[in-house]
Amino acid sequence: MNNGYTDPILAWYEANARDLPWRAPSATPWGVLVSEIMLQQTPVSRVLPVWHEWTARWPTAAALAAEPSGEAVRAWGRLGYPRRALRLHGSAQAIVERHGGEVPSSHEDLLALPGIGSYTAAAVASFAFRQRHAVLDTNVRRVFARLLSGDEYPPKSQTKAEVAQAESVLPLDPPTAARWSVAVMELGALVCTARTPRCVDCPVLDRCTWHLNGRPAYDGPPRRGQTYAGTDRQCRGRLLAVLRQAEGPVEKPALDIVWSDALQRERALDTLIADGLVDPLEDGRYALPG
DNA sequence: TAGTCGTGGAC
DNA sequence: TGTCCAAGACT
Repeated sequence: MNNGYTDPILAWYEANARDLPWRAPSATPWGVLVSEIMLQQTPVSRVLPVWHEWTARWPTAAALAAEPSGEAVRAWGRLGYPRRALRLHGSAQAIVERHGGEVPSSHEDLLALPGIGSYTAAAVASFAFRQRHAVLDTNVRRVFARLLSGDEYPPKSQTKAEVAQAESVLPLDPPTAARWSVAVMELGALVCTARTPRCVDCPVLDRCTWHLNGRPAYDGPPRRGQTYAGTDRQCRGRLLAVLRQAEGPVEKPALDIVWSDALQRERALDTLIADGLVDPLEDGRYALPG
């Protein structure tokens, strides 16, 4: 059980964990699920205010499921990747229809919900239900790459070896495994960061393979940087922002003015409609989905 | 499987 | 100032 990493990281977590509301004893499985979806590719600081709004307005899955999906998209605000709002609304409906309104506790049932992949299913089962699962997010993968493999960064896509590695150091006792998982995530978020790790604050520095090897620089293929200006994604964001801010349906010119390239604009609008994020009304106006 | 999908803060 | 990055999922 004790591999030399477990105790120092758990002790570090007890002393240094952030006081986040979805970690409070009063947090419900639904609150945990909402937080996990919002936190996908999105920093904690931006999630906090939206999470408070959501859980106050929709304290249960049933409360959200009773609303039009467009309300979820509107309340998503500027968190980004708004399809997550649609999928969270879909998850709420599925939880009501298939699970009597209670967030399911099994990894399999969680995985079957829209917008929930292997990471989020493991995270909810672990953090909300104190089960034992290997929780592999970007933080955990980076910590293990450095600590165990001696690499500055993990592979671009998750490998079976990484899963086996994570399971090999996962404490056997389920509640301890759950604390361990969140502790490693927190270590990656606060100390073992991507850009400039704060190794002086690391509780397992003397056991870190990467550090012991002299912190060799990453030598793999270049990790692609994402350009954004001028992309369809930016265009979609502009169009959807118009609809979020409007009180009701909008006329086409209100959308046209936020993006000059007509061809790209029409293409982006089509994809928003195809995604179910925008509803083209029969009178020619556009609205958030009902 | 590699591309797509938002947004904004940090350095 | 531009690049990098943030608790991924889906196709």
